[in-house]
Amino acid sequence: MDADLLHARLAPWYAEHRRDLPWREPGFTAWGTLVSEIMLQQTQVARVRTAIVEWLGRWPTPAALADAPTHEVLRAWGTLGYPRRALRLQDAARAIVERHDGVVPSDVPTLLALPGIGDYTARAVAVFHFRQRHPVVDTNVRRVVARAVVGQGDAGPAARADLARVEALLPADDDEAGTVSIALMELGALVCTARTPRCDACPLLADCAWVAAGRPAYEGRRAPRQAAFAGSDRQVRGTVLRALRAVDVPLPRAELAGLWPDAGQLDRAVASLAADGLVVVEGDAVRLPH
DNA sequence: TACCCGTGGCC
DNA sequence: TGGCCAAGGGT
Repeated sequence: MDADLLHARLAPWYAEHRRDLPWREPGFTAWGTLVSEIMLQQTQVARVRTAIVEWLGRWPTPAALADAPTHEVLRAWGTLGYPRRALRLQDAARAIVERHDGVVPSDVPTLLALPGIGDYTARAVAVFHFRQRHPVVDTNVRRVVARAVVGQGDAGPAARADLARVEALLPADDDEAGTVSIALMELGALVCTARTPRCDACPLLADCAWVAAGRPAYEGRRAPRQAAFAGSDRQVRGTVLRALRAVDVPLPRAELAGLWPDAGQLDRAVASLAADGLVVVEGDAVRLPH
């Protein structure tokens, strides 16, 4: 697939079908883009689109979040999931204040050095806000490229080689490259979906290697399946944190004991939460960090 | 590399 | 209905 052909196919489609999302509004700040991308890590757009507005209304700058009490940050994160992201987001805010005078950095290596920001998020900020030319590779992009370009029904496990593969598909122009990236993501989210792709509505239908091959089933290596949630340590951690968010006082362990039948597993969960900095053990009680 | 980390919605 | 999936990152 030629980079210019890809842009020619995707740009008009994206212009017509792009969703109106808060982080796509004119004037959305670099900080807002960074916060939204972290919230979007493994969390659906529908849940982030309301949460991001409330969050930025409360903490509109890195300095504001850096100064916030951590227990309030965790409460505001609420049920978005993976609460370590909230901790790292505040750590990133503090790093931005301390290392960069409160200004969100624009270059990828500096963004990558911030806590909680990896290959995807660093480039998303650099491309979507600062309009630089980098490959932005998320699960949508990997799936669309696997189908349209490689001709496979699905992408295998993520690999660092994906970055170079996608980079080769970007037009030379910074702005056009950014459009290709956001359009690939939008196409993967709306049309080239994981379960039931709507190929009849796809702007790449005529050029798609997977369709040309007759849409063969994927036989390659798959990403490892996620462990069952029911009964897992993750469920216990979530249960404990939910209880702590609901009150503004430390909870005695005796009270936590009512939350989970397996006392040993509960203790391990509290210990792992403490190791992550998500809770503080104070004598016989557990609380959110100050 | 494989595994850990929450929560909700989908068919 | 239970497994799959969702704008990943850290270790």
